[in-house]
Amino acid sequence: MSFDHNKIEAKWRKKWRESGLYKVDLKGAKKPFYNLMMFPYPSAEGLHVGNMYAFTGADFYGRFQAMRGQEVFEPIGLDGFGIHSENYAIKIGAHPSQQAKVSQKRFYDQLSRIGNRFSWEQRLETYDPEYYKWTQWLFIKMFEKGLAVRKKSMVNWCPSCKTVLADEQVEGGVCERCKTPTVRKETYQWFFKITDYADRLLGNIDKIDWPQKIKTAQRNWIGRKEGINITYEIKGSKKTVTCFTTTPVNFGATFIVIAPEHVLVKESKNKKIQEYVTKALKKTEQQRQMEGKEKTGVFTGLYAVNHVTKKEIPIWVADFVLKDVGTGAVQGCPGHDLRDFEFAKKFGLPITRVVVGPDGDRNEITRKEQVIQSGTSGKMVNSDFLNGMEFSKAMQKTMDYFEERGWGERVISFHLRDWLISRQRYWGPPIPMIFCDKCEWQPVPEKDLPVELPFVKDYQPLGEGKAPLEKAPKEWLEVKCPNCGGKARRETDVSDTFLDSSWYFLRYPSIKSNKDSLPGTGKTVLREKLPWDQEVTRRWLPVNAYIGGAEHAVLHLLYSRFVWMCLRDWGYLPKSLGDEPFPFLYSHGLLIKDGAKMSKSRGNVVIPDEYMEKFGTDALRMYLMFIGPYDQGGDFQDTGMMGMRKFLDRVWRLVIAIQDTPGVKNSATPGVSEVGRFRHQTVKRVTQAMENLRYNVGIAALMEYVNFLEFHLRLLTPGVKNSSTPGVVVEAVETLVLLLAPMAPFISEEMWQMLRKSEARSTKFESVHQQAWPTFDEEKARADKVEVVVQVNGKLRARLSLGRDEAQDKEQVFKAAKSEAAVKRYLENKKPVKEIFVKGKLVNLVVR
RNA sequence: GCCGUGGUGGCGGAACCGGUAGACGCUCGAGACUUAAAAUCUCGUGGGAGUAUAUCCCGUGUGGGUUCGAGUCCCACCCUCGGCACCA
Repeated sequence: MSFDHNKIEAKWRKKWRESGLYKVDLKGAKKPFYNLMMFPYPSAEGLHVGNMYAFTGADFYGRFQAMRGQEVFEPIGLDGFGIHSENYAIKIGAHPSQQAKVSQKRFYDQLSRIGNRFSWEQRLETYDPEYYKWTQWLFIKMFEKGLAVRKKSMVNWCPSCKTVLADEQVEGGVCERCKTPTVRKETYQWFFKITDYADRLLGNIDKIDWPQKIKTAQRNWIGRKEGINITYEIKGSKKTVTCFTTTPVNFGATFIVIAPEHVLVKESKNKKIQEYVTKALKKTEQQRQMEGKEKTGVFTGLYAVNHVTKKEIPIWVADFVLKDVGTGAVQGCPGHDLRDFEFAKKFGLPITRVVVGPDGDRNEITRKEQVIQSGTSGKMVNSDFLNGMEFSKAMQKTMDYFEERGWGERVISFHLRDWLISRQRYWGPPIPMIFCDKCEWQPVPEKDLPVELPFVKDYQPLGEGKAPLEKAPKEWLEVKCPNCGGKARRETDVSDTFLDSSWYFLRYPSIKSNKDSLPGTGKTVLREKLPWDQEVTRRWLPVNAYIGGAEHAVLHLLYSRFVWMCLRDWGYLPKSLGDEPFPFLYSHGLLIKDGAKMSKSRGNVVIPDEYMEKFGTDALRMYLMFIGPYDQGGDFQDTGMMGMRKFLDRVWRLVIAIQDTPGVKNSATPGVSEVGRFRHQTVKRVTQAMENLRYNVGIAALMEYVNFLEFHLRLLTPGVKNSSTPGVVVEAVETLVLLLAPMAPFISEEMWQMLRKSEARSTKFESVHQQAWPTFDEEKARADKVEVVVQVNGKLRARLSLGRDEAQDKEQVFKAAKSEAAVKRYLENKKPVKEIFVKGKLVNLVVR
């Protein structure tokens, strides 16, 4: 006997929608719980099972919270404005604005079937002008506060995407999206000065409840380092060169290396140097890294003077020194840095030892194995005032020494760089800036927002740093200067996709809260000057639970934190909301297929639709969460899913059975019994599992419970002695349905209504999802009889079944233990040495 | 290289504070029901010795250690996955 999941799902989907079950009172909620999941970027095949995995886990949590009395707001939307969606449109030869409509429909159709308690009233799409109007507003605020700046800088350029990229979007020298090696390019671009917030972004990490993994990734990315900038005078010149360092190895510094982009190099007229620099700059980042093992470089002909050794040291140019790290110049200490060592070896530069490592080697350094690098313990040598000091402790003294003499100053260096916002692409929000020859860059006045993206038929990226919007109609491009009214021109770059998603969670609760329709026009007007309603925001933010993938560890999650801090500092968000948008973040693992990551190229992408059709959405949801711990992901297999469907069938039969069994119905004599105890135990286990998002163990607990109830119900037939009353069984099955409700929302609703109907309690629709989560009593969950384990010398020899109180009594337990035949055997001719007793659990007899 | 995960049967995975390793599920095997199949139900399923549901030995990546007792704690190492990376 089975159930017709398609029929049941359709029925309840309709009923829930009609009754407004998942509507939330955004303005009046007393116990608001903002349950947020990272929104997807829609593409080709629509929703794949990986998306569903993420959403299902988040929904288990949301539904659980709802049954615990929280008013849960679980919104959904689409992040479809950006390179990803544009590239897909190019691939299939469509226009992104058209493709967006197609993808949107497909995605929302699928999303409405996965059983999540979405608040459909508040959905948003980042390409909706109503939304990106405010993305542009955010840009303008950044500009007004001096955090959006246009500056000439060496940036990453993707030759395939034909746009510049933020550092976070380049992974190992290749473009995050298309995997093309990126090159360095010096151009004018818009940046957000996220570095101004580096200290806070780093410091707050200690205060948030996030996975260790993500916190570490952010810490590393921000990369705070304390060190000193040492300024060297250049011999025979008024110029200087400043090197950043974090290690106390100045006595071993025998040369200086500057990056190819360094100012000193630009000024050089030397042909050989210029040749080298030109070649170095043309390399892709990947080439530069790959060739890194083989050092290259050119001597500049210049010398600096080492402050402490007083020796003249040569200045070289080499591409292993990066312009953006520290000052773009380093003091080379070949004895204690592997890169410097390789460089010195290749070009015959002197090597001095200033640290003796744990191996005690004091000889001249000639092999790379002898190079003692920072992080290793060691003692300073050949270093005058530092001699004998521990390597790791000598830096403070070195910095004091240099600062006292005016040779350098302490600095804090960050790995984090400013967020490059502009993209030379089409599908994104136009950057709302206007350039006037007289007044320079002026923001578009707020009343003129949004700057709508004009239709450009031939929207493909142009390359050469030119944006497709250069081809926009003249009426769009040429505007009056907002300041002087003179001739001016719009910015043609659009903003980064990650700007769209950096604030979307602020918008959700306020959709439909702060706008009214203009009668007859269908257009909306905003009542407020902000993208959100302050009252609603105060009620719903920060986000209570944010659930998503770990791939956004240093992208979206860092940008969002930054934007939140800015908005709060400027007073657009109430101070009382705290310094962080996501105090609790949970990152789920990756769902794989046949041991490999799902990807189009492998052809192993699983589309959930057919599984929902065949086994039911409930079975798929539960199977996904049963595969393994939610934070670790798992391998998707068809056989396991069949097992889950069978489990639901068994639950179904159980509900049918208690209605058919005589004497079970309408009896309500609750009492302590084996069934009652098991019920309390199960509620406890499932509750704890749900609280900690340990869904796989929660489901396992339910399975055990069902096994037990089936067994028990079989005993509950006339003439067979049993330990419980029928009423207890009814209660036990009702509890089962309640515990199952967040996991399998459709079938649980169907079963709940069956149980209610049979009891004729109410004619009004009361969803199972509105019921209170069952509670448990620690005392009632405890068993009467406990098993006490008997060990001899730590090895298990016997098990005793004792009464609860009896097992607490040391004397009684030992008496029982020693009379066990299996134990006696080991005590003969042996001398007892020690007796260990763990109350109610275990004894250990130590003999010799 | 650095940082962070994780390593448990044929497989996915359980195991609270150091106290019964392998819950739950899949797979597989045997049986019941059936004309038959499917479905369902029952039993078994870490390895080894053993006629045995007797009993014993070995078992949580490897090698040491702490402890009456270690999957769990400590030290060293190996491997997987993820992040960062010529970061000065």
